[in-house]
Amino acid sequence: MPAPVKSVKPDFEVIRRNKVYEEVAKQIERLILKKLKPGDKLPSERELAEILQVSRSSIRDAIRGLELVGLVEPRQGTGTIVRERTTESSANPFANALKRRQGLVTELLDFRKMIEPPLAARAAANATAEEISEMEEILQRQEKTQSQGEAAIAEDADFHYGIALASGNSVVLKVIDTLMDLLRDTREHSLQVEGRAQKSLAGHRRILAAIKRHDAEAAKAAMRRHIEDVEEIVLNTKF
Amino acid sequence: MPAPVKSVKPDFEVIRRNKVYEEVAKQIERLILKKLKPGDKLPSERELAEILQVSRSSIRDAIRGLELVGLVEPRQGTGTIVRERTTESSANPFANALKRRQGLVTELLDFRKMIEPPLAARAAANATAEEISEMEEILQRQEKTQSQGEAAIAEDADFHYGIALASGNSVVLKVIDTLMDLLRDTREHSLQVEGRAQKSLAGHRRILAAIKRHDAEAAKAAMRRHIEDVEEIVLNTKF
DNA sequence: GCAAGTGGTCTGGTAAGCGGACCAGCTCAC
DNA sequence: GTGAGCTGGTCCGCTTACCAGACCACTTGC
Repeated sequence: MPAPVKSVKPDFEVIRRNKVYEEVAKQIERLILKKLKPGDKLPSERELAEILQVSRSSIRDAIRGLELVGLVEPRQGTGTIVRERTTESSANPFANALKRRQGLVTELLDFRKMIEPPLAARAAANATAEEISEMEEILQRQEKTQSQGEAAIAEDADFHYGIALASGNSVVLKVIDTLMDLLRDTREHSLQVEGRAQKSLAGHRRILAAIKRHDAEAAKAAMRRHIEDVEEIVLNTKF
Repeated sequence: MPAPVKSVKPDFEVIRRNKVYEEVAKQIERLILKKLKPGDKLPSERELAEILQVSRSSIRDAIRGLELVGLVEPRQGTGTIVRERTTESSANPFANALKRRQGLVTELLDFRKMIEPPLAARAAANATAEEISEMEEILQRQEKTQSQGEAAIAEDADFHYGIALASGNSVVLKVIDTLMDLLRDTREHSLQVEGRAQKSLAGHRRILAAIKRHDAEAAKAAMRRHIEDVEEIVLNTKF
C-alpha cells in the first residue's frame, strides 16, 4: 500500500537544490555496483574530477560520504578501494537501505510488468541490425560472467537498457534512466538466488530471438514471462 | 527516431547543478498553465516564497525570467499578473517551445499507450471508494469547465493522475510526476481541437465506469481507446 | 632511494541563495 | 480624503557549495 498522498496533484512541490557531491556519490555508487568488485580500486580523485567535470573537492565530499556508510576505503598513497560488503550485520546501512526499500521492490516489479512487455514489442518492431548485435554481445557477456559463478548484474541491466534503446522512444529511455538506481536493487537481489542466473539468461535469449525476427507479440510475451519469473523469485524470498 | 545514443548505458553522466530559480520558474509556469487565465494575479512573492520554501530573491529571479519571455507582468503595488498569450507570432517563445518538442509529443503518446492501459487495470483492481468518488468529482469539474467553452486542461491532468494514484503504485506516481511537464504540452494542444473536449470527457467516463465496477480488462481497453483517440487528433493536426 | 602517483589538507575566490530592512506604488475601508 | 496594509523594487551582509590550485604525506615500482 502506498503512503497516503494528498488529494490528486499538489499544485507545488518544495524545491530542493541538488548538491553536486550527492550526484557524484550516486554515480560512483552505481559504478561500484556495475563494474567493480570488493578490493578493486576506484579511479583516482583527479581522474574522476576530470571525467565528471567537477572539482576534486566535490569528488572528495562524495567519497567521504561513501566512506561513512562503509562502502569504500580511501588509502593514502594507494587509492580508494571498494570494501567487502558485509551482508550479514543488520547494522550494515547498505542492507538496511535495501530492507527499507522492500515495499518499493514489489512496486518496481509491478511497474516493470507494465512497461517492459510493450517496450519489447516496440523493440521488435524498430530494432536495427546494429542494436540487435549489440544485445547479442551483451548476452554473451552475461553468459561468460555467469559461467565464472558471478552475478551478471551489469549485463542484466545493460540488456534491459538495450531494449529500451532499441524501442526508439527517448521518453521511455529518460524514465528508465531515472529509475535505474532503484531497479538495480531488485536486480542485484534476484540474481543471487540459486538457479536464477540460468533462468535469467534463458529468458533474455527468448526475448532477443523474438526481437531478432521482429515478432512484436512474441517479444511482448517473452518479456512478460521473464519478469514474472523475476517476480516469483523476489516474492518467495525471505529477507 | 531518437537521437543517436552512445552504446548502451554510459558509465557516467556529467553532473549539473540545478538552480533554484529555474525550478521555481518551472513550477510557476505550470501553475499558470493549470490554474490561471490571462489577467489573473499570481500569488504574492512573499506567499510563493513561503509555499515553495525558498527565499523571496529566488522567487523574484524566477519571475524576472518569466517576465523576459513575456509570460507575466509584475506591477508594483498590485501584484504580478499573467499576460495575454500571443498565440499568433512565431516569435513567441512559448509556441516555439511547443514546436521544438513536436518530436517528443509522439514519443510521449507512445509512452502513455504503454503505461496507462495497464495502469487503469490496476486502478480497477485497487481503487478505494474514496478514490473513485474523487475521480467522479474531477469529471464533474471537467464537464462544468467544458460547458463554459474552456479547455479543461487541469481536470484532464487530474483525472489521469487520479488513476495513477488509485493504482496504488508509488513508483508509477513518481514517474508520472516527473513527466508532467511534458505531458501537459500534448494535452493542452489536443484539448483545443474542435470536438475533442466532448470525446475526452466521454472517454474518461467509460474508464471510470470500468474502474468503478472493478473490471480490470474493461478499464484497460477503455484507456487504450481513449489514448488512441488523443493520438489520432495529435497526429492528424498540422502545427 | 627516488620519481610518480595517490589521498589529505589548506587557502582564496566566486556564485547562488538566504534573510532582513527599507522604499515606492496601489487599494480599500473608514 | 487619508492612512493602514497590501504589493513589487532595491539593497545589504552573511552562509554555503563549489572551484582552482598549491603543498604535504604516503605508497609503490623501477
